[in-house]
Amino acid sequence: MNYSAVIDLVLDNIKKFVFPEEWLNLDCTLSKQDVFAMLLINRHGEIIMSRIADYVNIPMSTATGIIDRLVKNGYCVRRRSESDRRVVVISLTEKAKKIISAIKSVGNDYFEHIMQALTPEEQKFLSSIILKIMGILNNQNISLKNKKEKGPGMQKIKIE
Amino acid sequence: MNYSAVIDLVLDNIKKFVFPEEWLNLDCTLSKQDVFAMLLINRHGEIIMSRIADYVNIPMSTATGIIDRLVKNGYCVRRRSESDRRVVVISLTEKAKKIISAIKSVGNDYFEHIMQALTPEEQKFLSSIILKIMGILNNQNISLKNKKEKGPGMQKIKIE
DNA sequence: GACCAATATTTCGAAATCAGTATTATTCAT
DNA sequence: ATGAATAATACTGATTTCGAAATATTGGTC
Repeated sequence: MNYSAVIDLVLDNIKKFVFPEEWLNLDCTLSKQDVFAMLLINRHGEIIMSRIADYVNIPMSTATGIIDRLVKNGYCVRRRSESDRRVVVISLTEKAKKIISAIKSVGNDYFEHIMQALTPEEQKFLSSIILKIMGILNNQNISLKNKKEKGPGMQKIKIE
Repeated sequence: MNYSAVIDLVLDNIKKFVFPEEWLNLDCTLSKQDVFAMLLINRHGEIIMSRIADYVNIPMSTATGIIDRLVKNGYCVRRRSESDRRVVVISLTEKAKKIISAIKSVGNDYFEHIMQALTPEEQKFLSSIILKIMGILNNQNISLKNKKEKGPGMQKIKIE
């Protein structure tokens, strides 16, 4: 299997991939961005604005907008850090945690559905392959290109 | 490996996943949506508006906007189908084909980079696992949820 | 053929989203 | 104290998105 074949497969089946996410958003007024941000917050328990912007690779101002919306709709709360009062710490409300939990549950159903169809041997390989790929992406800093690494929390400000 | 672990892995490494796409867009004025639409058109050679909207799961009016942009920038052309003059057929220009080719080339580099790190056995398993998963997503119409399927998906439209 | 429902797409606002710049508040080093 | 650096928000104009209405075409029916 070559790369082209993979791309074609993905393109042909894109709807199947996207569907779960689509379905989840029907109930509530959450966009994909919102859901992703909530997953990120959930993953870290608490997280600061800069880190959100950094993870998702968006400007701080956009991150502010996303969190604004989530706060307005009661999905998360802002809190000033006590050690550094410039820092704003974001955390999820119970309401959001319930939704995340539901989302993960549906995702888990899909996951199980797929895993069950694989043989134990395939399951074992898949696990190790995924871990290996993650490792590659993490450690070997893609030698193909030099990514313009902007430091964590760096904000583009013209200095004259 | 359970679902939660996979989600966490993805969240922790999301930037690595997104990065290649980011890099590709630096050269030109193409958004992700644009690139995806072009890949879709490229995959089908020619494709009609409805199908684009359907694949990406966006309203037709949005699809119109995307194609407007692509046409304006010389990446694709509109053409009325002669068999059904309501239908608009989209195809790529040479300029777009060159870009798609470049994008695929970079993607292929990444792909090779990862594949090389896998053992032949792992490579073999990965291929079959991917195919199997695609098959599952395709055939077994997710029994988990009743997707509010508008219309039985495919609609036969003769093009010319 | 005339009429009408269905289909494919575009047009048209209104709302959202975004990225860049400026601003505010705070910290840190000297 | 002072100023540079940092974290976040406010503001702004430009772009994107999307639902509803409009346009054009087809196919069926009388």
